[in-house]
Amino acid sequence: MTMDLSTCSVDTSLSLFDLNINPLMYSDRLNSTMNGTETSKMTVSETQQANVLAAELNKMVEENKKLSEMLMVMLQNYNTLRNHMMELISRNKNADSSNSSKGMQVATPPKKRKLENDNNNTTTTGGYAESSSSEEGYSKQKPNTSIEESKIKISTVYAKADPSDNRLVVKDGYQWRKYGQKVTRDNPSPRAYFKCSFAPTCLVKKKVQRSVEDQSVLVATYEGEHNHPHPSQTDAILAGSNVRGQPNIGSVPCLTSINSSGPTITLDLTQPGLSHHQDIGAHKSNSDEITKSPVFYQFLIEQMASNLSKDPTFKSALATAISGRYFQQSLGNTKY
DNA sequence: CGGCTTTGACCAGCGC
DNA sequence: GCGCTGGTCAAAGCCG
Repeated sequence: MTMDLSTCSVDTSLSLFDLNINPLMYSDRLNSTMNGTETSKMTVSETQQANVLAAELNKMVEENKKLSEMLMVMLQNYNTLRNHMMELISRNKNADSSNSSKGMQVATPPKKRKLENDNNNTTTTGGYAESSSSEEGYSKQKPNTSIEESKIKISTVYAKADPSDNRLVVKDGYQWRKYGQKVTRDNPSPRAYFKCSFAPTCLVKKKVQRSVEDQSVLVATYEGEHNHPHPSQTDAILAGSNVRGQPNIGSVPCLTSINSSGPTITLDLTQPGLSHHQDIGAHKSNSDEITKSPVFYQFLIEQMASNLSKDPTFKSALATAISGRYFQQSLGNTKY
């Protein structure tokens, strides 16, 4: 929780230098074209073409500006959510400390065998939350467990669900097979038990139960670590790309859309996958570390590339730029 | 027909 | 040892 996304130097600006295009080259050519220094060599159609190029260049600059603005808005939203999350965490900590200091155990019955959903490292992300209990947290539950067992990763995910929807389903992109359901003592709503069915060797389990406080919130507890890539990644690999439907790289939930004002990248913090940090990396327990991870950067880059590649204006601009580059080279060759 | 869900039965851990 | 509880198994049913 030490790193702010806003401090991340993710430069999303599409520099023409990055495209190996020298803007001066264009401006020089355009200026000389306008000044008529090359008019003797250029036909009317070439002048029109230059105008089109200039217009497209301006369009690209505008879209670049829009993208930067959208990113800024996204960062602002993220900061707002993060502040809200920190507030909730501090509230929880205060509540826990006050309860423990007073010796209150109203919500936790003394007979409880296992300390489930130990909300120690709980984080919330705008109506969506996760927690991750560390290895020692799990070893507390089973003091005599082996070292191997004590390394089982436990993470808890809170997902907003439709109260009218009785299914205990938390969509995280993985394939789960339900193998049991049980009504527990401390919660009137049943708890569903799931096993990862994507890979037979994957021993990851998931427990889903409605929150006692808020029935509209599903609490999913993940045990273990997937030993296979995310199904969507596999799909993308099999398909050769990630272009079908809404691209979902890894499990980082991201809805992408291209509207009239340009491509929009929307980090959907309400989707389960983001909090399921097992997917994102080495079990980071908060979104700060997620954003710190190289996977996140890779995801951002791939999303941008994906959106840009879908944008016809970008394609045409890129094609124009490349052809312009060749044109420039061919001019240089003819000069020497 | 294969995969998934449902659900009652069974097992193991824990406290008394 | 007994009862309580959480977790798992497996047969039956459902569904595309």
